[in-house]
Amino acid sequence: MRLAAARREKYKAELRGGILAAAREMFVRDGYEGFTIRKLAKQIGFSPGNIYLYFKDKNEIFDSLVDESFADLLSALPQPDDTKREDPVELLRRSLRTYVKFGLDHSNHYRFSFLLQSSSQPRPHKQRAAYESLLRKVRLCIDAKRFKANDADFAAQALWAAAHGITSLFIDRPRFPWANRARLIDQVLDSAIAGLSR
Amino acid sequence: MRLAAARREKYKAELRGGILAAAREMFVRDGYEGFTIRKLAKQIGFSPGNIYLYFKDKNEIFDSLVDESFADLLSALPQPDDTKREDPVELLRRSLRTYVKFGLDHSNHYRFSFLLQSSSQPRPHKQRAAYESLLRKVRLCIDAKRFKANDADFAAQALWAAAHGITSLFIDRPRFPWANRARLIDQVLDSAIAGLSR
Amino acid sequence: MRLAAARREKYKAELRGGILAAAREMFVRDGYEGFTIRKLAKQIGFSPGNIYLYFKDKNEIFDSLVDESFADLLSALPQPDDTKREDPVELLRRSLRTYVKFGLDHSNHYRFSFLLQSSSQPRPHKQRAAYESLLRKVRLCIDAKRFKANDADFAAQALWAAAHGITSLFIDRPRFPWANRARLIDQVLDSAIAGLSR
Amino acid sequence: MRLAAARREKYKAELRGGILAAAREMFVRDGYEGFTIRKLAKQIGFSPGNIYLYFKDKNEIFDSLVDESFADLLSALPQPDDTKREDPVELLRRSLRTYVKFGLDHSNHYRFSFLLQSSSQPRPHKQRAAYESLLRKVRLCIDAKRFKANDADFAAQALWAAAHGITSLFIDRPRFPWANRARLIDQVLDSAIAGLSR
DNA sequence: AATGAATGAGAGTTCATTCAT
DNA sequence: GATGAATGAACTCTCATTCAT
Repeated sequence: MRLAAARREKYKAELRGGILAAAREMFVRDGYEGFTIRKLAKQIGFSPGNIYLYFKDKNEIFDSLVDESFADLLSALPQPDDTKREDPVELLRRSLRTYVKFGLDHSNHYRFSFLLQSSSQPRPHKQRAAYESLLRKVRLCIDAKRFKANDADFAAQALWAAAHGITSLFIDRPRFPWANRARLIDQVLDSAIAGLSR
Repeated sequence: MRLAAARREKYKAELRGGILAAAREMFVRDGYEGFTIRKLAKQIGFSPGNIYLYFKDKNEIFDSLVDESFADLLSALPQPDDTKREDPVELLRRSLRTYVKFGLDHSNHYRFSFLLQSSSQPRPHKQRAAYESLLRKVRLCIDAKRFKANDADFAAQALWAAAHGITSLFIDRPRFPWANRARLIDQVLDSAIAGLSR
Repeated sequence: MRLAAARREKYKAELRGGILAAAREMFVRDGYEGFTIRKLAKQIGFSPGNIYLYFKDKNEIFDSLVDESFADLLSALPQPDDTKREDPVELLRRSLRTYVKFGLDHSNHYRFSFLLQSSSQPRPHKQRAAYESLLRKVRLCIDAKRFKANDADFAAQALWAAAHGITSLFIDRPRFPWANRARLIDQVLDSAIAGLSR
Repeated sequence: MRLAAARREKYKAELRGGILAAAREMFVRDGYEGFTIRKLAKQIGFSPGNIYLYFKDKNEIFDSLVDESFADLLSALPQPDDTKREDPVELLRRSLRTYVKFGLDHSNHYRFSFLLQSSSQPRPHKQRAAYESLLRKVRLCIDAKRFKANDADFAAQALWAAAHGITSLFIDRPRFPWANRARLIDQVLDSAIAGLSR
């Protein structure tokens, strides 16, 4: 009995995951409003009503995806604990590159985290965690006297702008004839860091 | 007859402009899907069917707004002709500031130009004109040996990333506790330029 | 132009009336929840959406019917002005008979007025007008020293109970083997009046 | 085996009773259409499908409740056997008061017996038993020459109308500013009886 | 005996679009 | 040129009911 229940739990969790995976594709392809429960159900071979056994409503699906994306982004970012021996500016550079790479490798995640707009309330508290992670690393640079300014928020926001700029352009305009992307990323991030350094 | 026809043409063009102005507000306020022809018609005191005398369908309205926005952006940007005496790097800096300022002052235009996603195909040829304008100014810097690299596209794209990053963050996250915005803009743009300069 | 507009107005009002008539049947047959916009539309040969050009939503249809029914009931009741020469007790008796007869002759109206329950808020202010009409006539009897009690509300409520009892039983149980209905009505109303008289 | 079977029967009957009790609450609170098998199952901690082991469908639940309510009403009414020494008119008065009191004290039962409308066919044979009980007591009055008329049905129906009128008004309009309810009941019932008496 | 996943039908409602007037 | 009635398709969501487990 226990076993059967556990197996069922697992099966259900897998289905939930499958639904979310399909939903992610469709949200990105069609936008928040263009996504419909019916298309989702058809896509995964369910009846529309069945979706509601797994999610309360359309918004809960969207929110689950946003949460998932932020969790993945956060866990991809280098943790400050790693840093003990590392030069703080290099840690920062590595973090920003990771951020951009994550965005490009998981563009759907990045869209959910920063680009897609739901009609429901935005969820700024999620973005804050990613921002805080950046902020901590900036503080290390300031503490090590490697940055000109003292204002960690100012510096973090300047860096975020650079990282977000290059990431979102690459994601939103995949057909634009970009120059070498890897070099561009380095150019943008390095310039932003250099502009803050002593 | 000719005269009457001309007057009618003019009247029609005015009406078209009025429809577009109202539509712009609504698209930005409600998003692409939240915008409805009925609400638009009500707003301007027309009957729903009447809209179709001026626009083929909802998408044509959207596309017209995108075109209009790009035209406005382009005409706001400093023309290369202005530049004869100006230091090319300063002209570039001024252009990028203008770009960002235009985005913030006319965030609806910027949204239509670079942020909103319609369900129709994107219209990359419009963006290209804005990019070309930037490219021309970058070439002036390269020709004047003020930039390290020779690759104008590479440099222009790095600068665009910086300018787009700060502009889009400000527009999309108006409630984020930004540090001093004017200084942030300068920091981001100046770093991007410095990173390219000899 | 004026003429065409007026004709259209009239046509629209007629359609509204037709919709209401069909809706009344269906509400009575199926109850509030059993009534559906779609069935209504099918019944009158419209598309479902078209109903919404005439009524905001299902509730507005229901409320319109309730209002209509109360208006009809009120206008059927004898007005106190009629009374100048009439014996007040006879006026009262005549009013109560009219009330019952109206209920039986227009049982759908009576259902909407007093029996059907909508899921929305009830509309007691409508019933109050009918009650007030009864109250005025009771006061005439009291003023003329024809009733034992002074409490007009008490007397009116006792009379209402009798009239409502016989009306609602006849309407709700049409197949019950009632004795002679006309005599029953008189028996019930006369007893209620006699029970209050000196 | 027999024993186990009997115990199981008993268990099943208890569960049935528990389901009905919860269902009664919900039918009265939410109306016939507002009642859903899912809410019922949740309320009693069962799975929706499980309900169908005890009841064929939603309608059978409703019908069972109606039956139950009529049985309770009937057993609350004074039995003719009680009467031997009592004045028949007083027995009748007592019965009618009991009827009204039962309705007010168990308004859910009364609703099921006489007010709620299911989408299924009504069940007139149940009402008949309550009516027969009244009829028997009326006959006693007629036999004792206490009533003017000979027609027991006629008299019983007039009395039922009065009793039903006051009961249903009190139940359906609990917020109406009724005069003293106990006195109103007596007034209505006494008048109805007096109107039949010699 | 009991579960709960699944379905198919249907609810109210809104929309872009068409077309007779 | 302009209207507004009308449509048909789509939407989210809920329900009674079934059935494999």
